[in-house]
Amino acid sequence: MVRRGLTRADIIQAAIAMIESEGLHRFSLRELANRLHIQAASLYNHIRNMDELYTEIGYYAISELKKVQLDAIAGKRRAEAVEALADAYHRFGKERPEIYKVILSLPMVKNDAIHRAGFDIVEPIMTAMAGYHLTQVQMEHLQRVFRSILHGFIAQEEAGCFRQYPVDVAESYRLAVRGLILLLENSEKEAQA
Amino acid sequence: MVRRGLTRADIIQAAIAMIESEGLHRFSLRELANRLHIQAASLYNHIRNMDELYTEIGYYAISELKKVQLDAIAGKRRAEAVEALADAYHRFGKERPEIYKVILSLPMVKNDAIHRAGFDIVEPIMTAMAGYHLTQVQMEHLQRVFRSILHGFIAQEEAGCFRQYPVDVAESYRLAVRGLILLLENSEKEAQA
DNA sequence: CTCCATAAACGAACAGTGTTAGTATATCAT
DNA sequence: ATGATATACTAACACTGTTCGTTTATGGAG
Repeated sequence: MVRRGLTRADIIQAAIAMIESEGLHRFSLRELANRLHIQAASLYNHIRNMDELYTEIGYYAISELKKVQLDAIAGKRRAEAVEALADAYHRFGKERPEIYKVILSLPMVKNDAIHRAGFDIVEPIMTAMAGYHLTQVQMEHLQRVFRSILHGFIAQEEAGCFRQYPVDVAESYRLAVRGLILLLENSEKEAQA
Repeated sequence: MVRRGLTRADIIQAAIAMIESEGLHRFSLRELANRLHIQAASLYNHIRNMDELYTEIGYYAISELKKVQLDAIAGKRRAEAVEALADAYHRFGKERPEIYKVILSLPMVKNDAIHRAGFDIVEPIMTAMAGYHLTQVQMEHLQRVFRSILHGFIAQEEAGCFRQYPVDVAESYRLAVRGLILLLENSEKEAQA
């Protein structure tokens, strides 16, 4: 019954480490407690329940994703910025698949909590589009299209849904991003008309 | 100990009904067994395990989705076919969200089993694109872009990720589909060059 | 320096999950 | 009528998240 001096942050950090190394589907509070040399029940002194912990991990994941996106588009404009953003997003999804999955399954858990973090997802995209001459409403729509393409592609690639044909997946992605850029340019023309 | 005369098909059908009415996250073998007036263990006389049942439900879901897509594009070509397909896909996702979720989470469960069904997902899309003058390789790439947009949009809408701005979601979707059509036309020009 | 409130640990238990093993029996074909 | 098979059962196991009541180490106040 030794005091371990664990903090809430320690637990969240350990949970993230466990998810990244063992995979999201193998995560459990008991195993997390084991790693911290603690009983599962003791976790509840620091967190309300699993959903709360999950949401906390989601915040971390979103802030990490935001970081790499903002880094990627720094100093870039228009098509170059869009490509850099898409690239960073794709890299994040491939390099940290388990953490990315947390983002995906997050909204189901807590729709309200995610609303705040939602703008962290939107912000890099809005910044990347800033170089185009678009209205605010156009950007609000296009932001959704942007996210749909990036997320949709990565989710299916990660799930192994692109194995019907042997053609290069990276090239498919470039094509998807090109579609996005075409749409941005097209919308720009409409805005000027 | 009365013989109920249940078949494998009965169980799959009951599982689908339960998922559609109660939601995927509330599905459990015990509750399924209750509805069939059977003990949970008895289910194992008909199915190997839960994953197998899940995969079976996935096959059903994919065939249903394929059906509405093929119906939608019948007699249509090019942009009209693409829009009809996107519409049918979107409607399916909204009208049968729980069944659609099964498709989403299916590949994680069994990558091999889904490979066969994968072509059922691809087929309507390839058919819709048939009116464009594209090479086989182009279509194989574009098919991925197609799926990414449709899936990405619906997944995020369903998860409530589009609530940052009040702009009409249906219009965002039309914009996404327009991007797709732009890309198809653009690819067509490149193929002719 | 002592005392006490609080925070952080514990063990035990509960209800739920999927799953397996062994057993009984109703039904169907011989 | 008999025997094999398919279908049901009960009981149990190893997990899951979670709650309860209890203990105890620690930090701050008197």
